[in-house]
Amino acid sequence: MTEEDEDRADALFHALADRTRRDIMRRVLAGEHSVSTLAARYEMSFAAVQKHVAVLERAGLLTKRRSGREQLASGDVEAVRSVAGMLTELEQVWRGRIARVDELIASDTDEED
Amino acid sequence: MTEEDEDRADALFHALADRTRRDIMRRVLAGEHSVSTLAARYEMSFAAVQKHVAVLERAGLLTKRRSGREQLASGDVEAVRSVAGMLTELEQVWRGRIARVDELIASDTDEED
DNA sequence: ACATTGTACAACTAATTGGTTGTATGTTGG
DNA sequence: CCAACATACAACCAATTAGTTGTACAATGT
Repeated sequence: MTEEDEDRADALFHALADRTRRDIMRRVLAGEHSVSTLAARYEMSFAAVQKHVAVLERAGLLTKRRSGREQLASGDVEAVRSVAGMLTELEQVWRGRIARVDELIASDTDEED
Repeated sequence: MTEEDEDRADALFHALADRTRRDIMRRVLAGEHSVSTLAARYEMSFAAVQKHVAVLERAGLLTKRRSGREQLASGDVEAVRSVAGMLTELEQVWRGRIARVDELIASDTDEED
Protein backbone atom coordinates (compact mmCIF):
# COMPACT_ATOMS: atom_id res chain seq x y z
CA MET A 1 0.00 0.00 0.00
CA THR A 2 2.33 2.74 1.22
CA GLU A 3 5.07 0.85 -0.58
CA GLU A 4 3.10 1.17 -3.81
CA ASP A 5 2.55 4.88 -3.19
CA GLU A 6 6.29 5.30 -2.82
CA ASP A 7 6.88 3.43 -6.07
CA ARG A 8 4.42 5.73 -7.74
CA ALA A 9 6.06 8.82 -6.24
CA ASP A 10 9.46 7.57 -7.40
CA ALA A 11 8.12 7.14 -10.94
CA LEU A 12 6.40 10.52 -11.02
CA PHE A 13 9.32 12.55 -9.74
CA HIS A 14 11.76 10.60 -11.86
CA ALA A 15 9.65 11.18 -14.97
CA LEU A 16 9.66 14.92 -14.31
CA ALA A 17 13.39 15.05 -13.58
CA ASP A 18 14.32 15.47 -17.24
CA ARG A 19 13.90 18.65 -19.24
CA THR A 20 12.89 16.90 -22.45
CA ARG A 21 10.15 15.05 -20.60
CA ARG A 22 8.94 18.23 -18.87
CA ASP A 23 8.83 19.89 -22.27
CA ILE A 24 6.83 17.00 -23.69
CA MET A 25 4.44 17.38 -20.75
CA ARG A 26 3.90 21.04 -21.63
CA ARG A 27 2.99 20.07 -25.17
CA VAL A 28 0.68 17.20 -24.33
CA LEU A 29 -1.06 19.17 -21.58
CA ALA A 30 -1.74 21.88 -24.15
CA GLY A 31 -3.25 19.36 -26.55
CA GLU A 32 -2.95 15.95 -28.20
CA HIS A 33 0.20 15.24 -30.18
CA SER A 34 1.33 12.15 -32.03
CA VAL A 35 4.66 10.64 -31.02
CA SER A 36 6.22 11.62 -34.35
CA THR A 37 4.95 15.19 -34.10
CA LEU A 38 6.61 15.38 -30.70
CA ALA A 39 9.78 13.71 -31.97
CA ALA A 40 10.10 16.29 -34.76
CA ARG A 41 10.58 18.99 -32.10
CA TYR A 42 13.75 17.58 -30.61
CA GLU A 43 17.21 17.00 -31.98
CA MET A 44 17.45 13.48 -30.66
CA SER A 45 16.29 10.35 -32.51
CA PHE A 46 12.68 9.29 -32.80
CA ALA A 47 13.39 6.27 -30.60
CA ALA A 48 14.79 8.47 -27.83
CA VAL A 49 11.65 10.62 -27.79
CA GLN A 50 9.48 7.54 -27.92
CA LYS A 51 11.27 6.25 -24.81
CA HIS A 52 10.65 9.55 -23.02
CA VAL A 53 6.97 9.31 -23.88
CA ALA A 54 6.98 5.73 -22.55
CA VAL A 55 8.51 6.90 -19.24
CA LEU A 56 5.81 9.54 -18.88
CA GLU A 57 3.13 7.02 -19.79
CA ARG A 58 4.37 4.44 -17.26
CA ALA A 59 4.32 7.13 -14.58
CA GLY A 60 0.72 7.92 -15.52
CA LEU A 61 1.51 11.47 -16.59
CA LEU A 62 0.12 10.95 -20.06
CA THR A 63 -2.10 8.52 -21.90
CA LYS A 64 -2.07 7.45 -25.52
CA ARG A 65 -4.97 6.70 -27.82
CA ARG A 66 -4.67 5.25 -31.25
CA SER A 67 -5.97 7.18 -34.22
CA GLY A 68 -5.26 5.33 -37.43
CA ARG A 69 -1.55 4.80 -37.59
CA GLU A 70 -0.81 7.55 -35.13
CA GLN A 71 -0.57 7.29 -31.37
CA LEU A 72 -1.94 10.49 -29.84
CA ALA A 73 -0.52 11.44 -26.45
CA SER A 74 -2.45 13.58 -24.00
CA GLY A 75 -1.23 14.90 -20.65
CA ASP A 76 -3.07 13.86 -17.49
CA VAL A 77 -3.51 16.89 -15.29
CA GLU A 78 -4.71 14.73 -12.39
CA ALA A 79 -1.31 13.05 -12.21
CA VAL A 80 0.34 16.48 -12.12
CA ARG A 81 -1.99 17.42 -9.27
CA SER A 82 -1.15 14.25 -7.39
CA VAL A 83 2.51 15.31 -7.43
CA ALA A 84 1.52 18.75 -6.21
CA GLY A 85 -0.39 16.98 -3.44
CA MET A 86 2.76 15.20 -2.29
CA LEU A 87 4.50 18.55 -2.00
CA THR A 88 1.58 19.96 -0.06
CA GLU A 89 1.97 17.03 2.31
CA LEU A 90 5.62 17.98 2.80
CA GLU A 91 4.60 21.56 3.45
CA GLN A 92 2.14 20.36 6.09
CA VAL A 93 5.00 18.65 7.90
CA TRP A 94 6.82 21.95 7.90
CA ARG A 95 3.73 23.76 9.23
CA GLY A 96 3.66 21.28 12.11
CA ARG A 97 7.20 22.29 12.98
CA ILE A 98 6.28 25.97 12.99
CA ALA A 99 3.25 25.28 15.15
CA ARG A 100 5.49 23.53 17.66
CA VAL A 101 7.94 26.42 17.70
CA ASP A 102 5.05 28.82 18.26
CA GLU A 103 3.88 26.73 21.21
CA LEU A 104 7.35 26.88 22.69
CA ILE A 105 7.44 30.65 22.34
CA ALA A 106 4.03 30.86 23.93
CA SER A 107 5.10 28.78 26.96
CA ASP A 108 8.31 30.82 27.31
CA THR A 109 6.22 33.98 27.41
CA ASP A 110 4.09 32.36 30.10
CA GLU A 111 7.17 31.75 32.24
CA GLU A 112 8.24 35.33 31.82
CA ASP A 113 4.95 36.61 33.22
CA MET B 1 18.89 31.81 -17.54
CA THR B 2 16.17 29.43 -18.66
CA GLU B 3 18.89 26.84 -19.05
CA GLU B 4 19.83 27.35 -15.42
CA ASP B 5 16.19 27.06 -14.38
CA GLU B 6 16.01 23.75 -16.16
CA ASP B 7 19.17 22.56 -14.40
CA ARG B 8 17.59 23.53 -11.13
CA ALA B 9 14.34 21.77 -11.99
CA ASP B 10 16.30 18.64 -12.96
CA ALA B 11 18.10 18.71 -9.61
CA LEU B 12 14.94 19.31 -7.58
CA PHE B 13 12.83 16.59 -9.20
CA HIS B 14 15.74 14.18 -9.20
CA ALA B 15 16.38 14.80 -5.51
CA LEU B 16 12.74 14.03 -4.72
CA ALA B 17 12.66 10.92 -6.91
CA ASP B 18 13.97 8.68 -4.13
CA ARG B 19 11.93 7.48 -1.17
CA THR B 20 14.80 7.71 1.31
CA ARG B 21 15.39 11.33 0.33
CA ARG B 22 11.68 12.16 0.55
CA ASP B 23 11.68 10.60 4.01
CA ILE B 24 14.69 12.67 5.01
CA MET B 25 12.85 15.75 3.77
CA ARG B 26 9.89 14.93 6.02
CA ARG B 27 12.20 14.74 9.01
CA VAL B 28 14.19 17.87 8.30
CA LEU B 29 11.07 19.88 7.48
CA ALA B 30 9.70 18.86 10.88
CA GLY B 31 12.87 20.01 12.62
CA GLU B 32 16.68 20.07 12.63
CA HIS B 33 18.46 16.73 12.65
CA SER B 34 22.14 15.90 12.56
CA VAL B 35 23.36 13.70 9.74
CA SER B 36 24.09 10.85 12.16
CA THR B 37 20.66 11.11 13.79
CA LEU B 38 19.17 10.78 10.32
CA ALA B 39 21.52 7.95 9.39
CA ALA B 40 20.46 5.98 12.47
CA ARG B 41 16.92 5.77 11.04
CA TYR B 42 17.83 3.84 7.92
CA GLU B 43 19.28 0.41 7.32
CA MET B 44 21.89 1.62 4.87
CA SER B 45 25.38 2.82 5.79
CA PHE B 46 26.12 6.24 7.24
CA ALA B 47 27.94 7.19 4.03
CA ALA B 48 24.89 6.34 1.91
CA VAL B 49 22.65 8.58 4.02
CA GLN B 50 25.25 11.32 3.98
CA LYS B 51 25.23 11.16 0.18
CA HIS B 52 21.44 11.46 0.13
CA VAL B 53 21.68 14.52 2.36
CA ALA B 54 24.30 15.96 -0.01
CA VAL B 55 21.97 15.46 -2.99
CA LEU B 56 19.18 17.29 -1.16
CA GLU B 57 21.58 20.04 -0.15
CA ARG B 58 22.90 20.53 -3.70
CA ALA B 59 19.33 20.81 -4.93
CA GLY B 60 18.68 23.47 -2.28
CA LEU B 61 16.04 21.42 -0.49
CA LEU B 62 17.89 21.55 2.81
CA THR B 63 20.63 23.57 4.44
CA LYS B 64 23.18 22.53 7.03
CA ARG B 65 24.59 24.48 9.92
CA ARG B 66 27.42 23.38 12.10
CA SER B 67 26.86 22.96 15.82
CA GLY B 68 30.01 21.67 17.47
CA ARG B 69 30.91 18.45 15.74
CA GLU B 70 27.41 17.94 14.42
CA GLN B 71 26.02 19.15 11.13
CA LEU B 72 22.35 20.07 11.61
CA ALA B 73 20.16 19.74 8.54
CA SER B 74 17.01 21.77 8.12
CA GLY B 75 14.46 21.53 5.30
CA ASP B 76 13.87 24.58 3.12
CA VAL B 77 10.14 24.94 2.56
CA GLU B 78 10.70 27.62 -0.08
CA ALA B 79 12.45 25.09 -2.31
CA VAL B 80 9.51 22.74 -1.88
CA ARG B 81 7.20 25.57 -2.89
CA SER B 82 9.29 26.35 -5.94
CA VAL B 83 8.74 22.78 -7.12
CA ALA B 84 5.02 23.17 -6.48
CA GLY B 85 5.21 26.34 -8.57
CA MET B 86 6.61 24.42 -11.52
CA LEU B 87 3.65 22.05 -11.33
CA THR B 88 1.25 24.97 -11.16
CA GLU B 89 2.88 26.25 -14.33
CA LEU B 90 2.16 22.91 -15.99
CA GLU B 91 -1.41 23.08 -14.80
CA GLN B 92 -1.73 26.53 -16.37
CA VAL B 93 -0.71 25.08 -19.70
CA TRP B 94 -3.50 22.55 -19.32
CA ARG B 95 -5.98 25.30 -18.42
CA GLY B 96 -5.04 27.06 -21.64
CA ARG B 97 -5.97 23.91 -23.55
CA ILE B 98 -9.35 23.73 -21.83
CA ALA B 99 -9.99 27.39 -22.58
CA ARG B 100 -9.28 26.74 -26.25
CA VAL B 101 -11.63 23.76 -26.28
CA ASP B 102 -14.33 25.90 -24.66
CA GLU B 103 -13.88 28.54 -27.36
CA LEU B 104 -14.27 25.88 -29.99
CA ILE B 105 -17.47 24.63 -28.41
CA ALA B 106 -18.76 28.20 -28.23
CA SER B 107 -18.07 28.81 -31.91
CA ASP B 108 -19.70 25.48 -32.84
CA THR B 109 -22.80 26.51 -30.92
CA ASP B 110 -22.76 29.82 -32.84
CA GLU B 111 -22.74 27.91 -36.10
CA GLU B 112 -25.64 25.78 -34.95
CA ASP B 113 -27.76 28.83 -34.27
C1' DA C 1 46.47 13.36 26.11
C1' DC C 2 43.56 10.35 23.90
C1' DA C 3 39.59 7.43 22.77
C1' DT C 4 35.18 8.47 20.86
C1' DT C 5 32.00 10.72 17.96
C1' DG C 6 30.42 13.12 13.72
C1' DT C 7 31.49 14.15 9.19
C1' DA C 8 33.57 14.07 4.66
C1' DC C 9 35.43 11.95 0.81
C1' DA C 10 37.72 8.54 -2.30
C1' DA C 11 37.53 4.19 -4.69
C1' DC C 12 34.96 0.49 -6.11
C1' DT C 13 30.66 -2.21 -7.89
C1' DA C 14 26.10 -3.25 -9.80
C1' DA C 15 22.14 -1.35 -11.68
C1' DT C 16 19.88 2.21 -14.20
C1' DT C 17 19.63 5.89 -17.50
C1' DG C 18 19.58 8.41 -21.84
C1' DG C 19 21.11 8.05 -25.95
C1' DT C 20 22.19 5.41 -30.44
C1' DT C 21 21.12 2.20 -34.69
C1' DG C 22 18.70 -1.47 -36.66
C1' DT C 23 14.73 -4.33 -37.35
C1' DA C 24 9.88 -5.72 -37.24
C1' DT C 25 5.10 -4.69 -37.57
C1' DG C 26 0.83 -2.31 -38.49
C1' DT C 27 -1.74 1.36 -41.18
C1' DT C 28 -2.73 4.12 -45.05
C1' DG C 29 -3.04 6.24 -49.78
C1' DG C 30 -2.58 5.61 -54.53
C1' DC D 1 -0.62 -4.55 -53.92
C1' DC D 2 2.92 -1.88 -52.30
C1' DA D 3 5.58 2.22 -50.97
C1' DA D 4 5.69 5.30 -47.35
C1' DC D 5 4.70 6.41 -42.72
C1' DA D 6 4.10 5.76 -37.51
C1' DT D 7 5.30 3.03 -33.95
C1' DA D 8 7.52 -0.41 -31.06
C1' DC D 9 11.27 -2.81 -29.43
C1' DA D 10 15.88 -5.09 -29.03
C1' DA D 11 20.80 -4.63 -28.54
C1' DC D 12 24.30 -1.89 -27.52
C1' DC D 13 27.18 2.07 -25.22
C1' DA D 14 28.70 5.79 -22.08
C1' DA D 15 27.52 8.19 -18.10
C1' DT D 16 25.30 8.37 -13.77
C1' DT D 17 23.41 6.47 -9.58
C1' DA D 18 22.92 4.22 -5.18
C1' DG D 19 25.07 1.53 -2.56
C1' DT D 20 29.47 -0.41 -0.23
C1' DT D 21 34.09 -0.14 2.59
C1' DG D 22 37.96 2.30 4.05
C1' DT D 23 40.48 6.39 5.35
C1' DA D 24 41.16 11.03 7.17
C1' DC D 25 40.21 14.63 10.17
C1' DA D 26 38.04 17.85 13.45
C1' DA D 27 35.54 18.45 17.89
C1' DT D 28 34.31 16.53 22.55
C1' DG D 29 34.53 14.51 27.02
C1' DT D 30 37.08 12.31 30.63
